[in-house]
Amino acid sequence: MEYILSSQIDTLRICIICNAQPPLEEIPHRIHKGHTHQQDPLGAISPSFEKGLKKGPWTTEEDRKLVAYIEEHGHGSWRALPAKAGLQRCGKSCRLRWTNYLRPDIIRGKFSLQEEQTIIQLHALLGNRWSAIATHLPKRTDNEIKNYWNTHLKKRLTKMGIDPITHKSRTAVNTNLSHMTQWENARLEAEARLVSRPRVVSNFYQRFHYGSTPLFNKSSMSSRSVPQPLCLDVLKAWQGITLSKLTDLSKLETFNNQTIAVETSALKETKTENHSNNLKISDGSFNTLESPKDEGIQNTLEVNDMIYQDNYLMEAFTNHFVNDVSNRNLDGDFEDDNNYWSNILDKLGNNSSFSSFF
DNA sequence: AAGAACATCAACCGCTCCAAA
DNA sequence: CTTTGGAGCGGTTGATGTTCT
Repeated sequence: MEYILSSQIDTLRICIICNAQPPLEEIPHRIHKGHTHQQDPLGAISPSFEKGLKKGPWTTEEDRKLVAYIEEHGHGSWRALPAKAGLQRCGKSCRLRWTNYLRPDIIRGKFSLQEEQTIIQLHALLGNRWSAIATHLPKRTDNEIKNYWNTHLKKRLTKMGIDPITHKSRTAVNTNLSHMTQWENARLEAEARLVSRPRVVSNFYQRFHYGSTPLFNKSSMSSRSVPQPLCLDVLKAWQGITLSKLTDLSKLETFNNQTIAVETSALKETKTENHSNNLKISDGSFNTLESPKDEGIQNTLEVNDMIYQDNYLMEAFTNHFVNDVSNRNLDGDFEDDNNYWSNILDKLGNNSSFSSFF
């Protein structure tokens, strides 16, 4: 049984909403392949819930009730929802079921390489702040990202000899400081310098460290209905730099004792046709896997080498960024300079210490 | 063939945050 | 200012499928 696709989930949703009977094979009691039980094995009442509320997997009927109620009334108070919707569940369970599973604006199934790269980069930047990471993958839930990290990405990185916490190669000897220590030190240093300017400190800290913020990048606001936190701008800025710099390099390049493989377009075409060397394309746009077993091979080769080289450079970028910001005269800069980010990029591109990375 | 070990992911738990009273 | 309760977050659990021995 294959993974159930989002289209099948949509089918289920439609069936639920229309009170129609979905095809049995499409009832995703568990989205994961092979799970077939239709009855709730944990139907027993939990002793922790004095009111006799149910725990465990949701039934199709419960899903139908929840979706129907929210479609008609909105969720309102989650605590009050179960009684109104006729569910023997706590509000928390309803909220979780809706946000992680039934909500119409989420996609399920395999993560793309682009999504994986984004998760890894954001994790390097934000740590285990899954909800913050999820805001940059709008069709994925924090729970799904967290699970995917714990079950796939973390193990893969460990296999590659990269510490999934620090995002640093375990063999790296150029420093005793972990990635996060360096990052935190840089941030604290920046904050210390700014401590005499409470307003700016507050803005900087909220916008760059926490990612959720009362202030947003105005240039992004002009083109989107939903304002984006600035940490995403950092990521985008970084991706913009790396994409422009790494598109057509043809040989192995070294950086701080780490070696990366960068493929030419011609080489990519060759490898597309010939899988015998087990190397896959690094552009993240497609998947040439022929069997699940190939995935591990793919996932431990150049794709992630590239991602991690990317991350390593991003670390330098973020550290540089913090120092840059902390050295600026910040009064009004964040709020008034619409070209702030493009200026940063221009500046970094011309900065000798940073341009040497390329 | 059997069962132990591992992988996956939905769901739960406990905690924190924050707004309202 | 303090208390309270709702919402959300991150860590963890446990049921089930898959792979290994």
